[in-house]
Amino acid sequence: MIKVAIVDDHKILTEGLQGLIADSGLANVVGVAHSAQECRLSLGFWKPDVLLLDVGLPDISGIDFCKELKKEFPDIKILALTTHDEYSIVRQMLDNGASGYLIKNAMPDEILAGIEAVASGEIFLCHEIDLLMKRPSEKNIWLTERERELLKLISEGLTNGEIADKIFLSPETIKGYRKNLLLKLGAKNTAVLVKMALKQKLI
Amino acid sequence: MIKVAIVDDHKILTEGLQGLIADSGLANVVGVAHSAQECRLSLGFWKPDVLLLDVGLPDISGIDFCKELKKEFPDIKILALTTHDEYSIVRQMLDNGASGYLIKNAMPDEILAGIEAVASGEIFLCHEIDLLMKRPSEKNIWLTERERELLKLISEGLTNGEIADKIFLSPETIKGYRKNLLLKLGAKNTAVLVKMALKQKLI
DNA sequence: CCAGCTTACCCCCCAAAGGGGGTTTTTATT
DNA sequence: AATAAAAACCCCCTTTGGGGGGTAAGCTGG
Repeated sequence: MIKVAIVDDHKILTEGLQGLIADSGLANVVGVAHSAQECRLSLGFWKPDVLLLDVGLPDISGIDFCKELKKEFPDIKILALTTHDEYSIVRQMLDNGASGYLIKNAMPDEILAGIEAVASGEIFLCHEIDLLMKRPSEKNIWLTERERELLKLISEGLTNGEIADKIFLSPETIKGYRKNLLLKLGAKNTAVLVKMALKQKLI
Repeated sequence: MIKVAIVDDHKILTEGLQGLIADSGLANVVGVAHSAQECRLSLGFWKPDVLLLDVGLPDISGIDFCKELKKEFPDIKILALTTHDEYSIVRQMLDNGASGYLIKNAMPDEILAGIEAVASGEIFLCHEIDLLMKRPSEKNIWLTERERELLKLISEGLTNGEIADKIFLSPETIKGYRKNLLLKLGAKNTAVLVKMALKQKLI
């Protein structure tokens, strides 16, 4: 029997999930937490095989939390369960050690299939996400670390000069990055750049 | 017995909700839809007293859908059920005829309390949203129709001149609106303006 | 070892944004 | 009828952004 723990702040959803998993006979739920903090305190006792992890936790980002968990409990398979269907989020979760990714409007049996798959060491993506990740890469933009940093500062309203001061580079360099970001994302100007960054959750 | 219908694309959540409502003895679920379109087709048969409506539907915005439903079925009480806790969304839903507003991480008994309250004609806001709406208004920004329109065009990357051409106003007027938006939202520049607009779901 | 990417830097030039100051007219609301 | 708020308009001036060109060092993986 696979031991599953759930971390999600939506209480109705966790109840639904518990019922679903219990009824399946495939796994049993050894613990439920509604925040990252709550999870940290109990995970050692629960010792689950699979952790269903929401990306939109109230206290910290699920992306960071996934990294943290994998460092402390490398054996627990993390299965992301979220509403986000953006390339950037999925990629970051997988890079941070997640073994699978489900979107919340997936069919219930896909969730069970996911639990089974990651428990036996496979990587599991639900149908919709699988399609997303395989799509011609035009729409799936991936930025370097530096570019993401710059994009963040730009979206916070810093001018080229201010950014230059902050990260000790020449204003002309910042300008170069800015031009490159506009080009890479196909944005007409800063307004569109910021909009795309937020919509595609690049920052 | 109160008749409840549910419109939400998250299947696990709707299952959890059905169980919750059925077990309460307070109401029974007469129908479930996973999209606005599905809902339109069946609502006439279901004739619910209360409709639990998700704001983030896959086909159209719950805000618009709420308006549409209230026009066609003025007697059905609409109870918004969503993850969004932004002032602007709540206000728009209430303006469009919603009788209540619940966030998805509310306690299950708040959901039942909400159903009961709106069925008997009251306006119901869950605790967190109630606090939000009563907060000192500094943080709860409300824009006029025109301002929202301008904000949208700005975030689409149009320049003052382009906007002027589009809506047949002088570029100087557009400039005035832009300055006013920066002032009203306390934004330093367009980048921050767009970011705030998206974060607070003003557009 | 070398192609390709990232990071970093530089120039010119003009369009657009932003800060400051205003005015007038229409439309609700009391 | 009075007031307030929204909508529309105008000018001056400075800073910032964006288009167009580039160069070059340093790392990385086939």
